[in-house]
Order: sequence, then C-alpha cells, then structure tokens
Amino acid sequence: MARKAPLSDAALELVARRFAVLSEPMRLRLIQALFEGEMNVNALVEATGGTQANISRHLQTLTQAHVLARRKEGLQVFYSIADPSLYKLCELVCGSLEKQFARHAESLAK
Amino acid sequence: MARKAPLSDAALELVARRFAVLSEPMRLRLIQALFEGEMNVNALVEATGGTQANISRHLQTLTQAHVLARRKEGLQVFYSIADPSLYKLCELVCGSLEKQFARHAESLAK
DNA sequence: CAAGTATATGAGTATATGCGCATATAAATT
DNA sequence: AATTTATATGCGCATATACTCATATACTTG
Repeated sequence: MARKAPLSDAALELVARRFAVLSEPMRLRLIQALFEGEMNVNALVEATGGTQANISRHLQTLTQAHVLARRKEGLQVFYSIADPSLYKLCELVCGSLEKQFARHAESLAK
Repeated sequence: MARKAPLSDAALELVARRFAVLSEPMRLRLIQALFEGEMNVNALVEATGGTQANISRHLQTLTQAHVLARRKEGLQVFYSIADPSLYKLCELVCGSLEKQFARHAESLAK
C-alpha cells in the first residue's frame, strides 16, 4: 500500500463538514437514541426533550449528510442510522476522551 | 460487556466539542501536515498557505483540545499529533465518505 | 370535504467563530 | 540594551448556525 496522498481542498471540506454535522450535542443525542433502533420524530422529540421544530431541523441536517436514513410511513416519518461507521466513530472519540481524562486525573493526583 | 449507558449531557458536549475542533478545513490541513511528523509554526504556515496569525489561532484551538502537543525550543514552537486516535478517526471518516460517493456514483450511472 | 395529527419550514434573533490587521510577547544575537 | 526573529493575541467584521414561534404541508379519518 502506498502512503496516503494528502487530501484535496474539496475533500478536506467534505471531511470538515462531516465532523461539523456531528458537532452539536442535540444531534449526538438523536444519534444516540437511534443506536437503539429506528424511531419516528415524535419518539425522538420525547427521547431528547427538544422542541419538535428543532428536532426536525436537526434530523434534516443529519439526513442531508447521509448520516441518517428517512422512511415515511403514513403520517409518520421514521429515522435510522444510515452510516455504520458512526458506531466506531463514537467509540473512538469516547475512548480518546476517557484516556484524556485519565491523564488529567493523574496530573491532578500529583 | 454490558450495553453502553447513554452519555450524560456533559459528556455529549465534550464529544460535540471534539468534533467541532475537527470541523474546520484549515485545522484538518494542519493535522494532515503533522501526520508527517512534528513541525514548527513557520513550516506549518508554509505547508498550509495560511496566514501566520490564523495558523497560530488554529494551533491554539487544537492544542487546548489536546489534539496537538506543543513543544517550545528557543524561538520556535513545535507541534505534533497528541491524540493517536486521530489516525483511525480520519481513516474512518474518509472511508465512509468514499463509500457514500461510490453509492452516489452508482445512482448516477443508472 | 372538514378536522385532526405528524412533520417540515419560513422568519427573526442571538451567539459563535473564522479571518485579517495590527501589535504584543518571548527568546536569540549583536 | 537594541535589534531581529518566531509566535501569540486583542479587536473588529462578516458569516454561519442553533433556537423559537408561528404557520405550512402531508396524510388520515370522520
């Protein structure tokens, strides 16, 4: 395997955009709720404690980014995780933050 | 292993913050440059084509988030990757985006 | 077709943040 | 100590985006 070539400006913007989509606590809450399985908007509103309008907007953002999938069934709209890499992604970040805190705790203990 | 408990609000904010730090193209360019190894500010300015002031600010953001490490040597300041999870993180996101494009290409081909 | 229910969206406001310019700080050199 | 070099930072502007309120749209049911 050859060394990875540096990403183009356009590619960097896409990667940055992907991270930006994941950089809001409410969107992470939605994703976390959907880790349990597909849910409709009302259920997500209740699960997260947000307003319907705000949740709807965040769902739009996540769906446009292909992070979530949208399925309409009658009056209701069901959302689900569309990007399987999300699981590992969240694990990675959580693990990294835990290590960071562990180090911080050590330095406090000194 | 027990099922993961949902993250607290505080934890979600930290995770969101981590993603936010990675959501700027210029910061990703810096990280990409540093994947090659430790570099000082001037080298990073040249490598990325940014202004010195702007690069310095981004380096501050990344260092405060413990994504980068800072080492001062005389007049120069050297930065390096402090969080090893960054490699996998970027790989994951790039891979996910590639798959997304592959699907999009298919749908265009139809 | 009228009324009700689930979801989406337009408009306005508040806040955050990236960038450039100028300048400040810190350390080496003369 | 004065000057030069490397890096950091205060400030202001422009833009992005999260949130709320009100209303629109889509679908179902009587």
